[in-house]
Amino acid sequence: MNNNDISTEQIILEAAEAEFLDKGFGNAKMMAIAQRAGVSHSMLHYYFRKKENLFQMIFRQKVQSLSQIFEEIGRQHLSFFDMIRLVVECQFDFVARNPKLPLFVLNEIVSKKENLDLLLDIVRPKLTEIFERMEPALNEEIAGGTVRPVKIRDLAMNIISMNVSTFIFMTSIMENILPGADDKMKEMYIQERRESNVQFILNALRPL
Amino acid sequence: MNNNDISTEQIILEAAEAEFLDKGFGNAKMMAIAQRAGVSHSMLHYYFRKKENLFQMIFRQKVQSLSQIFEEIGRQHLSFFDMIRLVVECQFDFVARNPKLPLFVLNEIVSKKENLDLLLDIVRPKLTEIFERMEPALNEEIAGGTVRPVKIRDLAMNIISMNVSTFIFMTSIMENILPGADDKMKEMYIQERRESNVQFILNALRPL
DNA sequence: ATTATCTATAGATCTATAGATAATGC
DNA sequence: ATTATCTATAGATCTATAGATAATGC
Repeated sequence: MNNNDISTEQIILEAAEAEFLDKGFGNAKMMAIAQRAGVSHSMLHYYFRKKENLFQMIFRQKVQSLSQIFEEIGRQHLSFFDMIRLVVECQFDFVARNPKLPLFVLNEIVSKKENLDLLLDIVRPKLTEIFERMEPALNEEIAGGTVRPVKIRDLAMNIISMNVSTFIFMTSIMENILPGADDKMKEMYIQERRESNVQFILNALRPL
Repeated sequence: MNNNDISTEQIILEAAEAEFLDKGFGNAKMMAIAQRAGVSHSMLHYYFRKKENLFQMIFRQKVQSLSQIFEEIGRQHLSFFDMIRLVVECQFDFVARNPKLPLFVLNEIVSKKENLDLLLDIVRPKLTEIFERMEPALNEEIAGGTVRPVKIRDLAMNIISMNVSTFIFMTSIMENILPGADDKMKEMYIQERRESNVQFILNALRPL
């Protein structure tokens, strides 16, 4: 009953993850999580005491997984343009693997300040590191006339915007863009969209 | 007591709008709406019977106000590049005036298929009209070598993405981008961001 | 003896309605 | 006589806990 212990706790966490990502904190129900996990709802309180605690575990875990892509990007050493391409692609692929994550995180940081603070605590150091490396590289390209003058903050925001939106909108609108498409066609569209984003960003950076 | 009637109904609608935009359908509470409106909660049922009905009125109204900007854009007759600028700026200004609207609408269409259907019914005809006018113009520019080959769908999605994200992110992150900024500084940043979006889009369209 | 699980239920909250009361129009 | 408003409350749902029961480890 000791190893079974870990398993139940894990099953609950997975059920909670699914429920919270689908519904958000406020609309997620403890009973629904229990049902997804196939255990009595009192089990959730046995392991996690409060809904809040269960949520914190999921939210922190998701924010951490999000921060890992920045770490991954930070490790590479590439030319400026290859770096931009890598940033766009890495981010795009992450959102493709976690399509519900952006809207979930967004809603929770908007609705509760503590969640935003947690996110900033975890993400900011890694983001700062990338900025500190990319900003001089960007300014060098601008000085050399190979990149149009842009602020790195605007650039970062545009990259995130385009990649995230692809999936936020797509979830609801895919059936409308590609009516009756099967999974292979959807996958093809996603790949097209990925390269389109890369090209769009790179082109927007070209000097006049 | 006949004109007072209309007024109370209106006050409730305004309170409901604020509550729904802040919290979304599921997290909005009838009691909270009543409190915002300064009336007994039974008044909400007297005028609107169910929470669902009250929500529908607000949601439909918001989607309609959203669809109006497309109508507005559709009325203009301009050159291709001026049209792009107009689309970006109109959209940006609309979101600036209604900063909570995008996330609200997004959440409701994701969580309930009927809401998406309503949105599509109202927005699609107007969007189609713009597409039908813009697509030939775009293809002409591409054929003439004045615009890089892009699909109009990708372009539209990128414009929406960048404008919407500006405000979705900004609501939560402004304090972080401009720590301790007053309203005038925030307004300046928003205007900067507006022109930055226009330039980014136009530049991304330039031919190789 | 401890750990894991379930059933039952308390207590809070939320939507919706019933029924009383006051205010207006005929 | 109708319309607008309030109070009280039914009925549903949700979180959290208490207490019983079964299963494991010593």
